[in-house]
Amino acid sequence: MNPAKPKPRAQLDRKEWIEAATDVLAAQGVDGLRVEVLAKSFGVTKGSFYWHFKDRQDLFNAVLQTWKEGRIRDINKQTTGSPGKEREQLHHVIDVYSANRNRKGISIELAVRDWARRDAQAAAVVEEVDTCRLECTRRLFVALGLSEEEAKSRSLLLYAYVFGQSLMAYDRYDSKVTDFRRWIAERIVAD
Amino acid sequence: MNPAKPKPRAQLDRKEWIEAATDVLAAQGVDGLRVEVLAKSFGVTKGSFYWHFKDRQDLFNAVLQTWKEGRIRDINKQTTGSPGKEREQLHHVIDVYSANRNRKGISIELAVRDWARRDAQAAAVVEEVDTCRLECTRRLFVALGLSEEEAKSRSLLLYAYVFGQSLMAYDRYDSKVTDFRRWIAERIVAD
DNA sequence: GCTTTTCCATACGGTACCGTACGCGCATCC
DNA sequence: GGATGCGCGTACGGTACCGTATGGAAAAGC
Repeated sequence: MNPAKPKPRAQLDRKEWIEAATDVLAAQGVDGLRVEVLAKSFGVTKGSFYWHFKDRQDLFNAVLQTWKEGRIRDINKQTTGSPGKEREQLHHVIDVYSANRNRKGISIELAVRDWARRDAQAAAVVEEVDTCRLECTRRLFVALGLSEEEAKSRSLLLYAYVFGQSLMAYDRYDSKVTDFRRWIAERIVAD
Repeated sequence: MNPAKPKPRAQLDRKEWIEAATDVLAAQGVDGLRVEVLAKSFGVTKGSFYWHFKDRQDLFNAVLQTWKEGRIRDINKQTTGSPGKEREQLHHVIDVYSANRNRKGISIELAVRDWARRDAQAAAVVEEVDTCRLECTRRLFVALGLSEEEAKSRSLLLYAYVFGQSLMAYDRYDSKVTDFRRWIAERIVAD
């Protein structure tokens, strides 16, 4: 009836394939990304897949591009346009990737980075995203009065800590992990 | 002639399979660890593999155990028995996993951690190793006069930074990356 | 010197994929 | 209301694996 509303779920388009593929990537890694399996999860056959994509690599590229654009959009949104709130923004960047929050985003992040260790395309995308993020936080630190050098050093520390923390298993290390994380965030941002 | 010296390389034993498997793990991840491929790299068939191992999972367990024992031995060696040299030892722990040094060790570390995200066995091993390492550095920080809380916080920061740094792509971020790393190490260890 | 054990090759059935060729229903457009 | 293209199913050949069964040569034991 409403021509603006597409049929409930009659057809698949590229976007849905990419979203589902990203979920699988997060859960199983690149090697788990199989077109026949993905198709089965939609209840269709791979005949559909090869209509929307040239081949498996085509899907890979699409997933990488989509991820890249999303990350760059996010980091820009989180770090611009709020003069005077630089410290809060830095803390927010850290919090977003803290364990138990944004589980899915973290999984995707780690899966892409592991992918990048063996694939040049993925490595190039990760490098772009890293460069962009480091530049964003560098600006925030500079706005707080730090030197260029220290701003860059702290940006590196911030992101290395954030990613590293999400691949460690320390839940049983101590019950006061939350306090430790607060202390660490202060050590990175403050002074 | 020398009966103590085993024949040059006539036979394979479990240890050699495990070593080769660890190399493949580092280079390709768990999913790249295929018994037929591994056998071919030795110039033998999988008939040999299934003599030394029950199945693929048996090899996985052996690789994990070997890795665990090696890491625990290393960290203990690096952090004990040198009173007065705690600061040097902490810096050494950071340096060992700094990029461009110990490339292979880093690759194994990352591969095992990615593995641990999807496999309970691997996750348990990583947790053991992490607990041990965090405990070792905690002792060093305490020996330097820090409180229990701060020692634990800094240990977390240290290892999260070390691992996180090795999965970032920032070589083109700035030519003075070495200086940044030095600054960061100081920020983690000193004060 | 004959047996036993060690270590590996060969051969096989089975599964899980990739990519292609082709066919078919259904909507759309003239 | 026939032609056209879209979205998917079916079917096929091919590859890369896993695990097992069995055989065989060469060394070790007695």
